[in-house]
Amino acid sequence: MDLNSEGVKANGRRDRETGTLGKLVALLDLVALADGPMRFTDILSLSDQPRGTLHRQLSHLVEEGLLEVDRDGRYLIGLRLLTLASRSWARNEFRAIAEPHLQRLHDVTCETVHLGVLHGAEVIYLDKVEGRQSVRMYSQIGNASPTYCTGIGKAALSALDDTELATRIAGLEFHPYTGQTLHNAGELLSDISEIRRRGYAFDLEEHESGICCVAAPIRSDDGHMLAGVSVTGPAYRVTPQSLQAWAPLVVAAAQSIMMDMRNRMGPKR
Amino acid sequence: MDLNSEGVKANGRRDRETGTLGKLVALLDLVALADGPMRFTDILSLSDQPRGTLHRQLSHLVEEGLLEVDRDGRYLIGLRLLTLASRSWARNEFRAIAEPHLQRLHDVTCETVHLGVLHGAEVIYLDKVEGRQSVRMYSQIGNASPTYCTGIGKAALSALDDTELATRIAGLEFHPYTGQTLHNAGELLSDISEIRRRGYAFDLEEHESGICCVAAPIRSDDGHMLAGVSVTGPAYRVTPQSLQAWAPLVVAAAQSIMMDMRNRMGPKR
DNA sequence: AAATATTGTTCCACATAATGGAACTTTGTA
DNA sequence: TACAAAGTTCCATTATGTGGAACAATATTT
Repeated sequence: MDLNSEGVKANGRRDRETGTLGKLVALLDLVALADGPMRFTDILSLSDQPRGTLHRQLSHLVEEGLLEVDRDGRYLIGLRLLTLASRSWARNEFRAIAEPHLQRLHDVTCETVHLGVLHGAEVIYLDKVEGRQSVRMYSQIGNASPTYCTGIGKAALSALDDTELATRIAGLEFHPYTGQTLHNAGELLSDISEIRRRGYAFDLEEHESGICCVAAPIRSDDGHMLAGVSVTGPAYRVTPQSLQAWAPLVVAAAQSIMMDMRNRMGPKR
Repeated sequence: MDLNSEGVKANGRRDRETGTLGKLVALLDLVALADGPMRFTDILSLSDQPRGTLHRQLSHLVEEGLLEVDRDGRYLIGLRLLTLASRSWARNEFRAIAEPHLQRLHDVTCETVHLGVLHGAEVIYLDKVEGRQSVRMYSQIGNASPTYCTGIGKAALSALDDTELATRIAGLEFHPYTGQTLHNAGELLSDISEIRRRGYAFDLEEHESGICCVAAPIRSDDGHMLAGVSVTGPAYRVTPQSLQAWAPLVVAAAQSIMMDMRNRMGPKR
């Protein structure tokens, strides 16, 4: 999970030096990011491939199950990916180690608990434990969100040293998801210095209005992996005071996870 | 989701006519199916590629985020797949339509409810609604299981006509997961004829000992998609009698889902 | 209904990217 | 330290992907 080796530009966009594979994955991304099934021509206008080429590429992706074609001939992301991903998830050691801690945190707070890892300039949600009281929140597992507007993202960033922090947030574009979203690197940096001071981060409707959370950072001993835990709830139920009250619990959970990692992943190497 | 076009052999293994992509996906599969992170040499011995070639293929997969390298230099499935898969899942129309029905079925039975689709000779679990009482069952979403030993699988098969049924189960290998697993095509066919008669399927510890379920088939109007719903629970708590009692509810849920599909997906085409 | 435009599919000479053997570097082990 | 095993790089050869154009199948318009 060590990103930012070379080949990753400041804006997070990668150089595609991977020949055929790069082009095909770009297509997968294109279809995955679309709002719905795409027709051949839609894809044609967005990818800048010639018709013949695109046609063959799509056929290959379909043949491998990475894309599917619906009855109207439109393309959508295939279920094969779900199967591959489920194994990735099930075998993820970090997730497995964290799970009981998340569960415990949920038992105490009775609100949704998330686990996410820092991946370039994004947070990828690895797990969640959710209560029955809530209307099932749109599932977050696997979802990638910007660092600057999520509790886990900001918490994870706060655990970086200044130089790495600078490279990570260089070239970030600050999209205003809500009225509370931070606007620029300056605001982010000052929030982060406060997060460092107190040891935990808040997200007060900065990503999704009506949703707030408190999060704490997790870092592996070697510093290669950065992650975070959070407790999230709807603003009408969760006040800044209750977030404040949960903060020590979240920090404690993060620390227990780090301890467990040291014990179970440390010995190797 | 219409499989068994040409290119799929009886044993379920595909011809790889997809050149470079095929080889790379085969590698992904290889790593995904392994029990844990694999070293270069492990992969080398399983794939029959020359060292240089394999090395570049792996590098490309890593660069695209489909694989990752841990701190010991071992390869494992990358998180990028999780992100792609989460979109696939979130945008899946069938899943979205079924969701409220699964929720309702869970509210009545208080046991775990699953939704799965038939994909070749396997069932892929698309969704689940699970109670808080159970120790969190190993997450099934995205998991692919054989048809012949799962309630949903057998239910879905029962909705096929005889000729298609025959081609689907031709060449199946019957692995005895538990003492109750069906042993051969004959046993499967006779179970299926009973399922057709009564309209729902049982899985009495045939896949995992201690776990049983009752399932009903779902088929799209055009017959292109086959799926199923099930209610699952641990054998110590769920008796054959309770499964029997739930059967009408499961069948009703399956029918409501089909009605909803007709209303919401039908009009097109 | 015929004409036209749009969309989707196939083909093949050509260019590009993958191949695989060998040389080389690094890491682990006796 | 010496040796073996694992991992990485290089480059001439060859397989594979490319993209333009011609073709086929649908929509859309007149």
